Amino acid sequence: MTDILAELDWRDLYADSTDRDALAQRLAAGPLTLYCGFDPTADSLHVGNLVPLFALRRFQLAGHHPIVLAGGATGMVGDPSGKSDERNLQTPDQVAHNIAAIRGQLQKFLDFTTAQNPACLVNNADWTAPVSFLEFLRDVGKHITVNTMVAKDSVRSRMEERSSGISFTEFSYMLLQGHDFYHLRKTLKCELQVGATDQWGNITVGTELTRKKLGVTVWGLVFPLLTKSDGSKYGKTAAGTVWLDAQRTSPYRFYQFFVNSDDSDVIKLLKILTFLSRDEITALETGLAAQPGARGAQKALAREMTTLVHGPEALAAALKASEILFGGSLDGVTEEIFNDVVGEVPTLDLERAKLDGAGSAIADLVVQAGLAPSKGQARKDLDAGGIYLNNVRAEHTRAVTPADLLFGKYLLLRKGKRSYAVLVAR
RNA sequence: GGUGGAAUAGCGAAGUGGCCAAACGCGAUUGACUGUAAAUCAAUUGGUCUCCGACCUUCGGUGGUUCGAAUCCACCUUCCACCA
Repeated sequence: MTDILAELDWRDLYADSTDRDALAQRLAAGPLTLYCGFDPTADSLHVGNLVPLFALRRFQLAGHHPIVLAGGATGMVGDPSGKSDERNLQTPDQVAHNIAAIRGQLQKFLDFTTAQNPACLVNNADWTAPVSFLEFLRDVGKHITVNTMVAKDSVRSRMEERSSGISFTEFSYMLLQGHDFYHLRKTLKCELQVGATDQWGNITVGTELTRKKLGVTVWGLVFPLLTKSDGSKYGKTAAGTVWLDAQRTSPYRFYQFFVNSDDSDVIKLLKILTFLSRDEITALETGLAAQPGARGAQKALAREMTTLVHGPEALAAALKASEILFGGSLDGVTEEIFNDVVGEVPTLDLERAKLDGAGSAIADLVVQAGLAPSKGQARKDLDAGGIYLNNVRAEHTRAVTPADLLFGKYLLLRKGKRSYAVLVAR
């Protein structure tokens, strides 16, 4: 069995844990069961969820039993950690729908079918919902003092924020999460909870509660919160969150998100998010230092991630789409691949009749496609050599005829390096 | 309430009767270079056209003076400063 703690250490995935020495001994003694919770706030996971998910996978590969806990109950309350405002409550239907959607995604990362140590998915609503409020106060609330609860950073920061405050509902969140840990220890012999550092407070409530109620030791282990080198939150782009669901974030954009990683972030991301070996990553790091322009590390990261999440075929399509959208030739492109491109850029209709006869002036089409605000501007861009038709630089005298249509209906227009538009003849 | 001053393009800021579609700076766009980065250099930056030229619409708003107004006059609007 691999030494999972050493593995986490070198991947910079270890931030803190309760009683590390004792945990190391326990891990060395044999497989244990561990869990990590996810709040079903949306019907898809996003890249920010990947760190704990991959950590669970690493534990599974090391022979341990991973449990994914979907926060059917806690998700209805809202975790105050890292949130400056009170959350909106979700309806039970929403939560159930989200959990069902997330289940499918989890199967890509964790093995739920292996005979040895299959992963399992539990929903804390199953054991939380039946408990009455009075029972909860007596069985859980009695063991935790408000003094310790108020001392948690997540709570204190919200209490200092006079304008918004914190509701009793969110204040109670940590008790629910603590109760989960206790419950999982009792029913599934779960001995370790992992999460990002912002979960530290919630996790220690669980270890404390379990010790007091069952008289046994359980551990908590947290990973560093994934941030970009500039300190901003990971997993967001100008266009929004990067989701794992192909409907929400296309494989192409998913791939591009990782290709665009900063040099200063990419090695860290490779360590945390991929299963590449230490040697492979070191090689990529050397390559990055020697030849930053080649962006080998970024591309390796993007390849790994896209393959893992969307599969090899989606990766191939994303690569081809990238090639086209960064000026590559359209030779040999199939309609299927081109359709991927169409999905990525603004698409507008064009009356087919306009191309008949002498054809249409390219400047008109540039305006119609929304790439220039006026015909005068379109002409200037053409004069500057900044307009491309089907990825070939266009002369400003050029007339566009039906012969230029790709697959009989598309025109791919580009202004400059990256502004694309597709016109669909109708 | 009083007295001065200001309002110009995406932003900042020149321009005080014709040579003004309006200097300059920033920003933005395009090109070269590059790594889908940064920096640098160049071009463009109200609109239309038959585009080396012409026309149209713009300098807070409305009217006026003039052959001609961003520029002068009147009124209005908004903002700033100082004084109460």
